[in-house]
Amino acid sequence: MTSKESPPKLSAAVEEAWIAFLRAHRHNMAAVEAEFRAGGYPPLSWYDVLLELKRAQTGLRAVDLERRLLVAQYNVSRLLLRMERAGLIHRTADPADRRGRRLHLTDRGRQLQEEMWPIYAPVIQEQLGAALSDDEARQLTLLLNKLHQEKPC
Amino acid sequence: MTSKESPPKLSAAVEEAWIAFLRAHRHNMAAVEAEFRAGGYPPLSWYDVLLELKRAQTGLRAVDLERRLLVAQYNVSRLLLRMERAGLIHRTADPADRRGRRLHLTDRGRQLQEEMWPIYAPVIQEQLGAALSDDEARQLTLLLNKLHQEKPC
DNA sequence: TTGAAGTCAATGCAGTTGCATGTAAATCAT
DNA sequence: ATGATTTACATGCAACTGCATTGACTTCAA
Repeated sequence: MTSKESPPKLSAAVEEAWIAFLRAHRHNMAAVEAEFRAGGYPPLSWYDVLLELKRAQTGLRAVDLERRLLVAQYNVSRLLLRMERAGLIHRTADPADRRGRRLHLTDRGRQLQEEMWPIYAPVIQEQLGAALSDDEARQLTLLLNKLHQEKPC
Repeated sequence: MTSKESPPKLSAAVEEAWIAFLRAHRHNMAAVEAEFRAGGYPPLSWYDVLLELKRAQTGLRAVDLERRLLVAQYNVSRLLLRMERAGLIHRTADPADRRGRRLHLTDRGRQLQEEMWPIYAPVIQEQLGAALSDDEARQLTLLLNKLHQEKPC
């Protein structure tokens, strides 16, 4: 999938953007995870699942989460196991495809999502909203979304 | 450090930028790590250390890495342990501060960095360089760098 | 149909990260 | 100079991730 990797040949602008990107991400994630931990809440990965399940009324499958969250299959599998053990989700047999199971939020899961959002949102605001105008945020979205568009062959 | 987290109140633009940011990062990191693994090389975190040590001729301390790489102290500590075991770095007593040790690249460490860059650079180019013009890359850098500036109190 | 190929999910094992805490040395306040 | 605080680093333990493989089921082709 990757080209032949011989001459590095990166423009300084690209390299700097890459560095800025990595640093910004680490900084932001540290802030988010710290807030969740400080409040005694589980990590962001759990929240992501809770939110996806909440949004999709229809019972999602693990493979749907995998694609939406860009998380590896085995990590989804085990994350769901832990969340089921914690009473946040439950899984029901899928009549249409007996390989997989449908995922559902429990009341406790739904409640947790609702508790975590008021922790999460202010961090987003602090980290991103406070630093950028809405216009800049839109610019950022546009630039970032260019990064994973399908390229023409 | 965080405000009082009561009303979420995020603009749609900010929320979308946040999502785009997280997705772009997962996408990019998956590509980078996949390339390193495919070549039989260690993960990006190892490369980061190798590069920092190469750039800083003077023996860095673990705490310097912690700050430059935004990695937690205990992770730096254990990453260095693993890299030392792998023969990539060595640590010498610091005459000026006997709590810590100075870090140095071994020949093997330096060689590994030089081998990994030709894997890494093309991924950066693919993920970021191919999608953005230099001008856009500079815009992105500016926007991202706003995210972790010290804010005026 | 039916057997090959593909898809959905789980798991053993090793590597890595997070949390809490510990130890030693430096620094600071008095 | 000396006890309290801070700084640098390490580590036990639990949680999480990555890799490779497996099992179960579905789909596709002939």
